[in-house]
Amino acid sequence: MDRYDPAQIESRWRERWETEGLHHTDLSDAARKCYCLVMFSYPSGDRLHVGHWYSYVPADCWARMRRMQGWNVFEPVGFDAFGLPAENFAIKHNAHPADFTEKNMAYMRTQLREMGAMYDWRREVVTCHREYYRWTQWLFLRLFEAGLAYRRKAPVNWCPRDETVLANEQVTPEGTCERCGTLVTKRDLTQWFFRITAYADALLEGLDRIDWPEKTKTIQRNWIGRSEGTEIRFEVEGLPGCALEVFTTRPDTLFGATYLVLAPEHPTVPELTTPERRYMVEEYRERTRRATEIERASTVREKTGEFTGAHALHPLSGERLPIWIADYVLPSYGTGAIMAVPAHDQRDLDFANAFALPVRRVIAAHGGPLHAQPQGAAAHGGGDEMTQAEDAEGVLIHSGRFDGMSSRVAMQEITRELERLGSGRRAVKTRLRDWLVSRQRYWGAPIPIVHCPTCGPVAVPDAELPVELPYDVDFSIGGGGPEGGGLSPLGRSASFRHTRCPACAGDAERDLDTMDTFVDSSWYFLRYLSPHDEGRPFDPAVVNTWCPVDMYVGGIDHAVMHLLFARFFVKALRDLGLLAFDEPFRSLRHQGPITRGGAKMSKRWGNVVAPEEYIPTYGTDALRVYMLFGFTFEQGGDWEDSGLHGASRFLQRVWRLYARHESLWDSAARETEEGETAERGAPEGIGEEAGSSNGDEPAAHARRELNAARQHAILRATQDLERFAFNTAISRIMELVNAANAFADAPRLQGSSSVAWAEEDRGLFRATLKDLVRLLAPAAPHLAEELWHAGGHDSFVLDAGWPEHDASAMAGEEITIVIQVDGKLRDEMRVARDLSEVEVRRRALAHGRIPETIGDRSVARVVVVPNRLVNVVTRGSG
RNA sequence: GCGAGAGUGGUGGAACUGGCAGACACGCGAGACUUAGGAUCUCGUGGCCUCGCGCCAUGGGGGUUCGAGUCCCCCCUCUCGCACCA
Repeated sequence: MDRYDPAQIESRWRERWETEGLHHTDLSDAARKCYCLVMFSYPSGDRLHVGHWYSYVPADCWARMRRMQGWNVFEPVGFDAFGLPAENFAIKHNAHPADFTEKNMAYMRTQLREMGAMYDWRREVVTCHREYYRWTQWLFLRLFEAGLAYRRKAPVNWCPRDETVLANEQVTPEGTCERCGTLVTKRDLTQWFFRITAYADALLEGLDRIDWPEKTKTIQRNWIGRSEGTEIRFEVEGLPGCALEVFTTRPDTLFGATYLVLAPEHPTVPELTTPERRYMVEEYRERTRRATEIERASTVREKTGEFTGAHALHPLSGERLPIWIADYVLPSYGTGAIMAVPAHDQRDLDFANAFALPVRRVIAAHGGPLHAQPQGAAAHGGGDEMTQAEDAEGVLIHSGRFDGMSSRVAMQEITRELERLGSGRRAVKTRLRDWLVSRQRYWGAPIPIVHCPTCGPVAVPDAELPVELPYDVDFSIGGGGPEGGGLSPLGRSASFRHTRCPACAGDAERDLDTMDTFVDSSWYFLRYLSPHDEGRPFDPAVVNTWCPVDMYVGGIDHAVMHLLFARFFVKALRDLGLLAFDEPFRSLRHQGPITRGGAKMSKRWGNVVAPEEYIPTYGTDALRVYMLFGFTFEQGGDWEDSGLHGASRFLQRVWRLYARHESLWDSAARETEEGETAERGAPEGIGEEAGSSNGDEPAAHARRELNAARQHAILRATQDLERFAFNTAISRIMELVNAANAFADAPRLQGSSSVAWAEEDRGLFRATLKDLVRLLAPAAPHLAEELWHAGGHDSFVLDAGWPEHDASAMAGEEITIVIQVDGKLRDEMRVARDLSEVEVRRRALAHGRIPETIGDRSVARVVVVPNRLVNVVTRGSG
C-alpha cells in the first residue's frame, strides 16, 4: 500500500459506484425500506458551501449505516429550482432564470457528487421542469375542486422590493420580508389561498404521532395558536339588525365588560360611527392603515384609539357599552372585535386607564371572601387607579345569578345562557391564517386557472397541463405591481395572457400569477418515488409503501413554512383519497448552523467556505469526518481549518494502521471465509479462562483489552450513529484505532511483523481491522472502500454488513472500580466485570490503603454501584 | 413580558436512567527520529499549593443525597421561539 492519496482513491471509487449503480434503490422491495431525505437545494446563485454539507453529510452517514445494517435505503436528491432568489439573481445579472438555473444545477450536481453521498441520481427531481410543475398544477386543481384552493380579496402582505405578496409565514416577526429583509406593507388584493385553516386541528393532532424535536413541534403549535372560547353577539343601540360579534376566551368575565373595541379595519365601523365622531374615526383609520406591522405590533407603545359614538347593549345585563376602535385589536384574529374587561385583562386595563373608561372587577380570588371589594372601588376616579389586571381565574362576583360560581363553571354556564338567548356560541379560533399561494412574479409554476368573463375562474383541463411558463417574458421588476398599474410578468406576455375559456370557449384570460415555491416543495418527496411517471404525480402503490419518509434532515428555519405546508398537503391529499398516510416525515432532525468567524456564511460577508478549496488536498472523507466529529450535530459551530487538519490526520493514522499490517490484512477476506473464530467475538484465549491454554497471561490480557475496545467501539458507535451523535461515534472509532495500535506495538510482540504473530493474535487483530473499516465506512466511505478491498474483499463495503456487538465477549473483561471513602476518591481496584456485589464490597474494604483511610471510624454503610464504584460511608471518628 | 434551551480546560466538545468531571480531538510543552519539519512517534497538559493517594474546580448562591455537571429553589448571562392572538 502506498501513501494515502485521497484524491486518487476517492474519484476512483466514486466512478466504480456510479458505473455499478451501487446507490440505485430497488423500490419494489419495501420489506425493510428506509427513506432518508434531506431538504433539497435551492440553486439561487450561491454554490454549495460547507454549511450545506453539514446537513447532507450527517444524513448520508446515517443512511449508510442503515444500509449496512440491511435496510433498503432510498436517498434521493433534487432541486427546489423555482423561486424569488433565483429570479432576482437572474435580473441582477441580466440572465434568464431558466438558463441560469440549469447552469447552476449542473455545477451543484458535480458538487453533490463530490460529497460521496448515496444519492440515487436516476430519481432526481427538478421543480422548475415542466415534467414536475405539470403535476404541481394538477395537484392545485385537485385542491381547487375540493374547495381547498380559493380566491378572495383580503389585506395581504406586500413586499415592495420583490413586488409580490407573501404568505404570513414568509413575513418575519419583525415585519420584514423573509427573503430580502424589506419592510412588508399591507395591500388589499384578490389572491389565491389554500384552506390550511381547515386542517388546524389535524395539524395539531398529528404532532403527537411523529418523532420530531419538541422545539419544532412547539413552534408549530404556537403558530397554529388554537384557542377555545365563546363568540358573543352585541346588539348596537339604535341600529337594529346591526350586531357585533366578539370572541373571548374568558366568557366568565362577561359582566366585567365595560366597553367594546373594534379593529380600525372592522367593516362595520363606518356604519355605526356617529356623525360628530366621523372625522376623528376616519383619521384614526387612515393612520392605522399607514402604520407598519412593527409599529402596530409593538407592545410597549401607548394605547391609542377613538370613540365611535355608538353603544352596544350587554346581552345579559342590557347595559350600554361604548364602542371604540383601537389598533391593539387585530382585524385578522377572531372576529376583529373584543369585549374589553379592563379589570381582568392588562391590555384592556391600559386602554381604559388611557381613556378614563370604567373598570369593574367581577372575579375574586378563589377561597377569598365574596364581595370583598365594594362595587366600583377599583373604578376610575376612585383615587387609587388599578394598574395590574387580575387575569387569574377565580370566583364570580357582581355577575348577577352567576355570582359564586368558579370561573370554570361560569364559562360554561354563561355560554349556555348566551346560546339559549341566541346571543353566543362556543367557538374555536386559530392564529393560523389560510396560506396565500399566488405570487406576482415570473419564476414559478403558473396557476392553472382561466378567468372567463361569463364563467368566472375555470380550471384548465388536466389534459392541457402543464400551463407552460413562457420563456420569452419581461420579468423585470418595476411595473409597480397590481396596484401600481403594472402587471405581474406573465401579464406582459400577450400570447400567454389571452386564451379561450375551457367551459364556454369564449375569450378569456389566464391567471397571471405563479405559485409560491413552497407549493413545489410540499410534495417533492412523493415525486422522488416515481419521478418519470407521465400519467400521474406519483404512484400510489409505491408512495403508500415507501412513505412516510423515515428520516428527514434539514434546518429548523423551516419549522413553520415548509414543514407545516408539506404536512397540510399530505393531509389534504389523504382526504382526497390520493394517499393512504397523513404525516409526511416520521422522524425529523435539525442540523445546527455552521459559521465562519462567528457569522453565518454568505457571499455578502465574504466568509463562505467552499468544499472545493479543501478537497484536492484533504479529500472528501476528511471533510466528512471533520463535519461529523468537529461539531455537535444539532448545535453546529464555527468552521476551523485546524479541525479539518485533525480529521485528516486521523484518516492518515487509519491508513498507516492498515498499511503497517498489509500482509496480515490482505488475507482478511480469505481467513473469514474459512469460517474461523475471528468472525466471532471471542476467539480462543479471549474468554474468562484465557491464558490457561498456553499459560501466556500477558498475551491473553492484551487480547482481552483489544477485544473489549473493539466491542465497546461497536456498541457505542452504533448507538451514537443511530441517535445522530456523530461526534462521539467518531471518537469511539478513534479509540479503537488507538487500541489497535497499542496492541500491535506491545513490547511482548517485540516489533515483529503481524504475520509472524501467534494465530490467536492474528485472528483477533484481523477481526478488529475488519470491524474497524466497516464502522468507519459511513463517515469515510471512500477510504473504507479502499481498505476493504485491500483486505482482499471483492464486494463493496456497503454490502459487507454492520459489525455486531457480542456481549458475551465482554464478560471476562477486567474493569476498574473506584473506591471512595465518604464520597472522596481514595483508591481503585481491578476486578472482573460483573463480579458479585458482596465480593466487590469485601475486596474494596480490604483493598490497599482503604482500611488505613477508614482508621478507627466505624463503617456505617457501603454503597456498591455495579461495575463502577464503591463508596464507604463512615460514622465519624471514634 | 411569556415560554423553551444552554452556560463545563487555551479551543471544539464528552459524561446513558445522579456514580472516577474533562472521553475523543485541536492547540500547547518536552523528548525521539531526522539535513530539515508545518511529517511521524512517545510522554505531558483544569487550577492551586506545603507537590501529597493534598486541596479547589462544571455561570453565582443555597438545598436534597453516601454521592450532584446531572435533581430542587433563588439569582446572573447568552441563544432561540412567541409577543397586544382577546
